[in-house]
Amino acid sequence: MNDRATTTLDQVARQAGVSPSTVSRILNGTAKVSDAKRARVEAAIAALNYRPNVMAQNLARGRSMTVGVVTQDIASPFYSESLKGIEAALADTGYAPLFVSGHWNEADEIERVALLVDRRVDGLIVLTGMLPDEILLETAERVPLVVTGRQLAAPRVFSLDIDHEAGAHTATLYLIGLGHRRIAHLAGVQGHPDARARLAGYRRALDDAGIAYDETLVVDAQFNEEGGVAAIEQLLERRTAFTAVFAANDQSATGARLALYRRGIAVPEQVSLVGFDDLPGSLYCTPPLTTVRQPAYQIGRTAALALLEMMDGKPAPELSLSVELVVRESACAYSQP
Amino acid sequence: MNDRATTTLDQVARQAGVSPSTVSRILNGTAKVSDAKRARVEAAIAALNYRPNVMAQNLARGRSMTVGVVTQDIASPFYSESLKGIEAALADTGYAPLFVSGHWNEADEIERVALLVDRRVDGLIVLTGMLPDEILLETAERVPLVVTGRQLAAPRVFSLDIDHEAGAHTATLYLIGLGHRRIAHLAGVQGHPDARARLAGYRRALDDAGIAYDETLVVDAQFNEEGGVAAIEQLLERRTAFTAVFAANDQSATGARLALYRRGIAVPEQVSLVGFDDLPGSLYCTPPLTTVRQPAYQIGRTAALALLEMMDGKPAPELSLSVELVVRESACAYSQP
DNA sequence: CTGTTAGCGCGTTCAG
DNA sequence: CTGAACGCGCTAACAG
Repeated sequence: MNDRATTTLDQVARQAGVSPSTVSRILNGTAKVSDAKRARVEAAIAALNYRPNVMAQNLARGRSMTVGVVTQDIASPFYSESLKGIEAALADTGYAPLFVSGHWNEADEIERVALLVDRRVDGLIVLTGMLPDEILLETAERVPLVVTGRQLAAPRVFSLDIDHEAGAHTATLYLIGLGHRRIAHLAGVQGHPDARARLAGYRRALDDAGIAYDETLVVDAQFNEEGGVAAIEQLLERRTAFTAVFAANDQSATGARLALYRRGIAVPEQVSLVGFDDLPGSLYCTPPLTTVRQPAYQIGRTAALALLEMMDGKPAPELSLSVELVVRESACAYSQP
Repeated sequence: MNDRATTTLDQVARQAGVSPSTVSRILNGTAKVSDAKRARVEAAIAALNYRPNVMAQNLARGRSMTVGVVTQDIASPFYSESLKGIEAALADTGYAPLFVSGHWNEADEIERVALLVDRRVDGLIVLTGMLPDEILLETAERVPLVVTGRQLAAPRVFSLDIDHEAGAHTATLYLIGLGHRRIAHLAGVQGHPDARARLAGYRRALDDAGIAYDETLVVDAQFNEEGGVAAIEQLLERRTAFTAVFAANDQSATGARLALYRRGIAVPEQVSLVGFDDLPGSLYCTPPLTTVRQPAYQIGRTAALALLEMMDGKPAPELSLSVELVVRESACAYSQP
């Protein structure tokens, strides 16, 4: 069946003339072993090129040494950064991440979570997504859980969210400070919690500045480049004047930038543009995009670190990450035409 | 220790009043079972909300139902697409991918591969990377292997490469056809096989057109945005005239585009730009980037499909993927200044 | 310090 | 068609 030579712990024990438990002990440092036997065992291990079977260890220990991570799209420029942070935090801990994608689809996510639970992951990280809180709470009964992008208060849960409203408020206020009064907003997907929060921040900034909210300046947009293109086209068709655009995320900002380019509208000379997220690529847009930085890598790293604590039986730690405006070149002072 | 209720197969058997093997049988469809017992077992499964312990199944079956995937950077826009293809091909096959990053570092990769082998992955996919062929061949003795970005002829190995030389040749010829004669080349990383092949394609195109190779037009560049910026600056310092740039990958092309923007050099009016890869974002550059499309998603998908075949005991399939030039807006006909 | 004895939870003969 | 017995490879008491 399996033609690949695979040495077992028993074989090592036999070769070294000791019992299997002794081998196990020196492998895990579980107990003191005489130097003589230790040497013999180590020699045997080397000679046989023995490597423990992790699956068997897992079964015996009742732990899989894996943590499940449900992201929405493994190729998303934003979430990938978080995955990277998770990967880094888990490196050399013995835990391996199991990444699965939920595709912003509740049914998919439920299935993936089940898959991970069946594989007996020792912990779970859910990056945003569409799962209802109840399912998450239910899942937390079976395994330590970390969720991002939402607040969830429960015993074995650590939730990690940033203040999208404040970020949007800052961005909009920045544009206002630059002299803009007609600020369009690409509002993301209807009903998405992040979108809702960012819109709220936008509105509050307008309020603060005594600028009336004009709904013809606000348009929904998918959270991707295509959505940005479509949104700008829609805005242009409406023939509402605007001198700045605040996009609910960098990908739609990038799409917006292209749509403006296509119409021969210069950024930032004619229209200022601000995004949200600060994707790695946003620094290399032309012009480099001014945006609200969301620490995606840190989010992932922090999530993983918190999960490690929880898997260790410790309580979920406290902390908060903040967003900040990164001023680059896609927005400038409004100048009378 | 473990406070989470976990039902076992034995409990289901007891509850249904049958033997564990019967439960196992109906779980795996291994043999015919009387409808009466089947119904009882299914009821018990539902009542107890039983889910098989995958770790235990794996140990018993001798298969982990996982495939290892070593990528270089989990957040790389190029490789992420391949991961996505792998994920899609593996969906609903029962196999779960285990993604690890090698960071373009031989030592890291060796360690990661060992980690995957220890976890008893049933198959392995290595996306490019720095591993010497010997190590790969050695690994292939233990597990079915698929490698991309290189040619490796061996029994249990499937290698999948695209013709970088041809792609670069096509791109360069395209620029020549547009009337360009002074075509700079951002040559990627010294010694990288892809970089070498792409440079060769560039040179062959020049030869074909009877244009002398001018080494002052060629400059090394990291395969990222920063590398593109640096390369353009270096080129500009050399004060060699050029009317077009062929970058060895899209990320460096994007960096180049920004560097040109900074110097007030218009793309494509003053300098034409062509990249390589066709990253998802390249469609949304301003201007949209003309580039050589490398089917990253397909590569991943094909790799996974081939691996599935091999894990099934079938021989490695044959096939080849091709590159194609995607003409967009970053390059145009050369016009006398 | 060390060997022996039991499992971990399930798949798979092997007899019935 | 079904159950009993054994084994996957390793860890974890339990005696010595």
